[in-house]
Amino acid sequence: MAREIPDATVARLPIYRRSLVELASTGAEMVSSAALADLAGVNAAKVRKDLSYLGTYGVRGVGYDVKFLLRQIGDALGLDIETPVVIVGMGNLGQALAHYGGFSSRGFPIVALVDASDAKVGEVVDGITISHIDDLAAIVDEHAIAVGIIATPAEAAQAVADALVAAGVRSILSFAPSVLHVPETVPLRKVDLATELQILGYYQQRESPAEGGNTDKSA
Amino acid sequence: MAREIPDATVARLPIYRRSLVELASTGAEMVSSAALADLAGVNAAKVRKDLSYLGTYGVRGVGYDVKFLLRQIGDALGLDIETPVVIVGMGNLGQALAHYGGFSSRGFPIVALVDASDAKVGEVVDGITISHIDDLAAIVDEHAIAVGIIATPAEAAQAVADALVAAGVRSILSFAPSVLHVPETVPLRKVDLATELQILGYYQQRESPAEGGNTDKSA
DNA sequence: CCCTGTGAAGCAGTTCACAGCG
DNA sequence: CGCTGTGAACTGCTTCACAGGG
Repeated sequence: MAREIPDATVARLPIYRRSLVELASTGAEMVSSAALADLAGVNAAKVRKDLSYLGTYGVRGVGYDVKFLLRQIGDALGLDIETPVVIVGMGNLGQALAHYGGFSSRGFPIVALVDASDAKVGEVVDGITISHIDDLAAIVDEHAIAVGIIATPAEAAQAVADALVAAGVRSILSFAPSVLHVPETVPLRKVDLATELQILGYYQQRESPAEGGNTDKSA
Repeated sequence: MAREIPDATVARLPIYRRSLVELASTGAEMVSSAALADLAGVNAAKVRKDLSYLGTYGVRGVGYDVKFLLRQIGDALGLDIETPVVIVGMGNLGQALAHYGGFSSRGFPIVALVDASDAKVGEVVDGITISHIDDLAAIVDEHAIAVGIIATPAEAAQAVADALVAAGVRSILSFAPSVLHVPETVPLRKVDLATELQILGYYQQRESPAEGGNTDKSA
């Protein structure tokens, strides 16, 4: 199944995908690397190099078939099948994430919500009843959940990560401002909101000449 | 004022800072690169190299003074002064961000909330009354707002970014799933939640042998 | 003649390994 | 003797530039 794709390229595939979805909705059938680069906010050479890791799908002198390319990227990202998600931590952020439609619409339906507080268990958010964290293993099993989102305070995050791994979740997205240790086999990504602002602070302060670092690479 | 710090290092400074705050609260006075590396989840050589960009602050044979280092990192990130923030877009995500305490506590108080919908204007969230986006320039001016957070749908994001720049905001953090164009002088960082999940999808699907890419670099 | 695909050059970031100072 | 600071090697990503196919 295809070859090894560099991390930096993988991180850009979702952006190409988004651009292609947009293009497809305008009725475009073919797209050149230059046009796609423009939409995705990168340069054309990068687009060609990135796409070349997927395979030789372009047509010289013409460009890429939009629909075909969409399918190829979707396959590479494993979007051909739905990936059920559980959110752990139903504070402000967890609730917002539960309401956020962007996940389900992109193949990551939220099928369970979990919290450690008895006060929250039983409450219904966006049509889903909040369960207790102690039942995590059963819930993950029942819904065949593959991804866990951690939206707890920093102190609880490691224990939650351990519980998610033990329950059989295959990858984790954490919003907790802390370093997490998970087995090598479990892909982990972190988003720390306060950190993002602090990074901006650096560039702002020195009347920055360019984009603030590398969100490009990770989103 | 100090020399040029590489992007990758800047992105890690907030993590070192977090680790140092933790250490300080335990009463530790000195810390070695190895110990700090452990807390921050990186290796010791990286810590030393990173800190060397700030200056020669370590003591050979001993380590780094925790409090002093904290101050140096804070200075580099411009955290010596408070940086007022406005959130644009009061949907689920915007509301959650408004409630999230992690910003204010780290020097980025949220001083204004803005939305385009008349239905939302006037509503009070977390003690702040939502204003209309048309008043953005006046609000930014009045509160000396330096950072704008975009939490609108993708379609509105570019217009909002333009308005923020025009209003005099100095840097932008966007949660909208779209490519934004801003002047080179305005640092911009992007966080796209759905993109993060899609990246995980790739690694998960191939029984990944390591962390899913580079959130490390950006958070 | 246009646009892809890709070797090769260039650059940035990481890691190594050790000299040097306390 | 321990731990920092840093040249130097290395690795991986980006950009260039052009050969080659439609």
